[in-house]
Amino acid sequence: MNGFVGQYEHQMDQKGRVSLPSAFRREADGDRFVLLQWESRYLTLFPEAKWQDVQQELLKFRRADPAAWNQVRLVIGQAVEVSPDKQGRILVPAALQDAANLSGTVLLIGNLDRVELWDPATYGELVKEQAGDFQHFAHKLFG
Amino acid sequence: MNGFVGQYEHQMDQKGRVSLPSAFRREADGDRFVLLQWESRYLTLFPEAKWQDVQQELLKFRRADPAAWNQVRLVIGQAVEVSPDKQGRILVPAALQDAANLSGTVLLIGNLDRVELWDPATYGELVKEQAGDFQHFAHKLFG
DNA sequence: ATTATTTACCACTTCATCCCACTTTGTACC
DNA sequence: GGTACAAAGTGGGATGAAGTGGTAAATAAT
Repeated sequence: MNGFVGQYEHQMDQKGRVSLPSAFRREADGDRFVLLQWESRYLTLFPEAKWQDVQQELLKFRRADPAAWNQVRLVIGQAVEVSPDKQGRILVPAALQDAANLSGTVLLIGNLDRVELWDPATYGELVKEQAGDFQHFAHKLFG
Repeated sequence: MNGFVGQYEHQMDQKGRVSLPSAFRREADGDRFVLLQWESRYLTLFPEAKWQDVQQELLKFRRADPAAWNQVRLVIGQAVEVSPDKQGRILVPAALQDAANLSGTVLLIGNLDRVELWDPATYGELVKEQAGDFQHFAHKLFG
């Protein structure tokens, strides 16, 4: 497991189908994923194995705090289990398309243990915001 | 077991039958469920395996505290065991329909280890109440 | 015995999933 | 360097499953 790395721009068709890059399909051991939105600007695609961990965290969170129930409901209610079809595409429900402002070209970004789906324009703005101050940590991380 | 995720709006007919979404039927290993109300605004549908755990908790609770007996009686007395029919529908008893204010359109929400049945309007109000402060926890949960 | 209630079965419609075909790009081999 | 082959991505069409409504049969109650 080298993790998901790299980014790809693929077309989403009218049905909401997006090709999962073949590199990502090879990286995942299974063909079952969970797609959801937990931050407002993009969607996250978890491979099954990682999802198990997240699920445990959610259950723990829910047990610890009654107020957490509604938050879990809202996120999980918008989640879907997806599997690539024979052509390697996953189906993004209309509700999630709207939520992350996806249409036409979609940016698929590998992020180690998960894949993220971004609107290219939204991601472009993010990159500009986040210039600099990474060099600070870089030597610790890569050195 | 990826858990129950996603939400669906289905019609309940005059007999009180509601289609269990096929995704939920696939997720549950068996076709036996327990339906009950333990919070006032919605019904909870436990798959058999999870119900076993809940049952153990109830027994423990009852043993620990004589006053608990009545509370257990009230909840369990309204509970029913249900199985989807050939078309995948479960039957919601009239008493539970009234208790959760269900009629016509029913919102079925996956909540990891269980499924919840909500009146769409009731759920809508709930959602509006829950603004923000989830981001706080989100990174712990999904990170 | 008759009626009412519930459970199981049957039929229909719609929409989503699956399948097939095409295009394009990258690669390998000549 | 050119050509051919294979893999990856894109688009549309058909079939089957999922959801919904109704009818018949069986069980229970009066």
